[in-house]
Amino acid sequence: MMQMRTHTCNELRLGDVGKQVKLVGWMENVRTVGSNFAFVVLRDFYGTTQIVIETEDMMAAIRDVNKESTISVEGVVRERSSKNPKQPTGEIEVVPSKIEVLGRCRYNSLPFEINRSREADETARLKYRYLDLRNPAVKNNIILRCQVIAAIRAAMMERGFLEITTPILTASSPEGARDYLVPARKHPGKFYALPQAPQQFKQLLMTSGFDRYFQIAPCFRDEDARGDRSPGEFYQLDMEMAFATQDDVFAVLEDVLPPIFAKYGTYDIASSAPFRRIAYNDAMETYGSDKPDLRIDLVCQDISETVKGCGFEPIDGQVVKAVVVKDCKLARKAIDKLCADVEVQTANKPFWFKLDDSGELSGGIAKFLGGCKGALVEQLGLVPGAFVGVAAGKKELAQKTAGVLRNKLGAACEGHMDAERYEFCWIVDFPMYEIGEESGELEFCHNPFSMPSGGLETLLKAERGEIDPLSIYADQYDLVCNGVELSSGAVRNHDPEIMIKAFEMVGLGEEDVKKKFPAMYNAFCYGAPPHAGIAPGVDRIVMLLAGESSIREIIPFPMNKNAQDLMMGAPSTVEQKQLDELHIAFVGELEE
RNA sequence: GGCCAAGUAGUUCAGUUGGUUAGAACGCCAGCCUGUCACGCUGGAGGUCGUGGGUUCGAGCCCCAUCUUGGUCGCCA
Repeated sequence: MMQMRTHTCNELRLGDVGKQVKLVGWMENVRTVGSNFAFVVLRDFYGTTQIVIETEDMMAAIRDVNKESTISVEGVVRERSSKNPKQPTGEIEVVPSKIEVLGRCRYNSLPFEINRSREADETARLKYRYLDLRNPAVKNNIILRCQVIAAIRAAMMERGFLEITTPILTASSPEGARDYLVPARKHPGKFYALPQAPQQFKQLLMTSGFDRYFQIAPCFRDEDARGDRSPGEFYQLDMEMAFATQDDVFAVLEDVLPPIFAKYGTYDIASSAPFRRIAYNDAMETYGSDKPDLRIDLVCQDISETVKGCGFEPIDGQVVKAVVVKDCKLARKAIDKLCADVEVQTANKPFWFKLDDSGELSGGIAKFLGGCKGALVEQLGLVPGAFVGVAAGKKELAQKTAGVLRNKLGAACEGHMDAERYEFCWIVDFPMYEIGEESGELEFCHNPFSMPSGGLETLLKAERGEIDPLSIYADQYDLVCNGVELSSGAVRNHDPEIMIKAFEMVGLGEEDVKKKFPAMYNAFCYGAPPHAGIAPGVDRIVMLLAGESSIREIIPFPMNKNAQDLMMGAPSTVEQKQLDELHIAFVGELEE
């Protein structure tokens, strides 16, 4: 036999009994039973097959071989006398005539046990990621990632989108996240930047006449990590459509995503088109979040007026939001824990009270609310047994705290969260401008590329003082699924005149537009199509589908939260010669 | 950068009010075991309790500092 193997370790079945085969893989486990009798579990990418050792020769062949070494096994397939229905290959075993070590594992003790690597310390997992990935449970997430990306590509191309790659070395962009900079050897003192997103390129493609673009695009941002945000780099399903409206963009994703979620997801059920559309302000008011988890049936209600004058200082006179659970069975201890968790997450202490079985307010802050009991019961529709979580503070803080309360209560109280499904929604009507917290001046709320709703006319009205600039919405939207923000998108501002006017609103002007986005501004002066797009995060999609809560579980080689690749040792020091070529003088002290 | 939590055997963890020789499970090593499949049984090795100070007759435990990790806020147009 010339090939390295004739079958994989998940291939042989009863029908193969009697065949002469050759298998290769990792020696996952050895179970010795008696002095010349043992079972070897051979594992490859596809599965495991049992090798039965019955002779002194074969016993000798594996005697000093550590687990996790790669070996080659030649032998005959035999029906097992004791079968294992839990394994696909559990009805057969291979009786070897020759066992060869291909790659010796030099250590008899690993940093963690392969099959339990998910329980191990993450630092060790990341440093020995090649061992971690041997664990089928870890590896399967990466396989899922490949399948999902392939499905997305297929779906997009089927709908006439072209995948066009855009530069990785490009110009630093003046707004948004911190850039990763790359010194330009041929241009002393100048830098390339890695793209935070292909935003400008895709808009330029539209201006070039490409009608439908997409890309599984690498994006680079030098910002701190989160559980659901990997540091440094991530992938987006970046897309853009010419001569398109918000509805056109929505229609594409409403068509593309649900089948992929239903097919590859942990849950079979995904929202069908059209997804619910919720205005930003309504989302904040009702769900206390711009990324509401619609699987939870609880809502936030405003009781500021109702409790005004109650005399309980932390809430009196504040914006006060209530989350009612009409049949809450949480024990006092669980309630305290939940409130403590909310406080950690929001830096704002939540309160609570109940309407007990006799119809009296009790627990928490009940004693302060006696005076407004009637109004509360009426407004909130309280019935005996109802629990009310209360969040107070300035409007945004109260909303946000109530939103976290809502999420925690939904997860903790039985019957208020139908977890086994994917619930999508669009958040629309984002404010275009806000008053900056530091500056106190009017600023862009999100990105300045978005078209203000109503276009030039709206901006002119605001300029004439007929409307409040804060009431201007942007044609911008977020896609949210199960409380996870999947992406932001917008109808772009393709009209130089409107662009300048939009910048003028915040005290900038034509020169600033030209300076900040020269390519796009110039291009738009040559006739641009109205266009719109969006960019769902691929990593977060895969995370949702895999049911993982850490983004590192679905990235093949993730960095840790400090943006270090522990396996490769990145970032690392470099030779002074390299720095010299890049015209970088080293400042500071060299470690090591 | 702020706040919270954690750091004890190769790994995951326990360790009571500060008190004798710091334990368990898995892994590892040795022996036994011919149908195991999370094999089983017997025995063994393996520890600077993150690091540095302090309090104390005595510190894994208390205090201070520091490092690392995780969560969270800032940040992420």
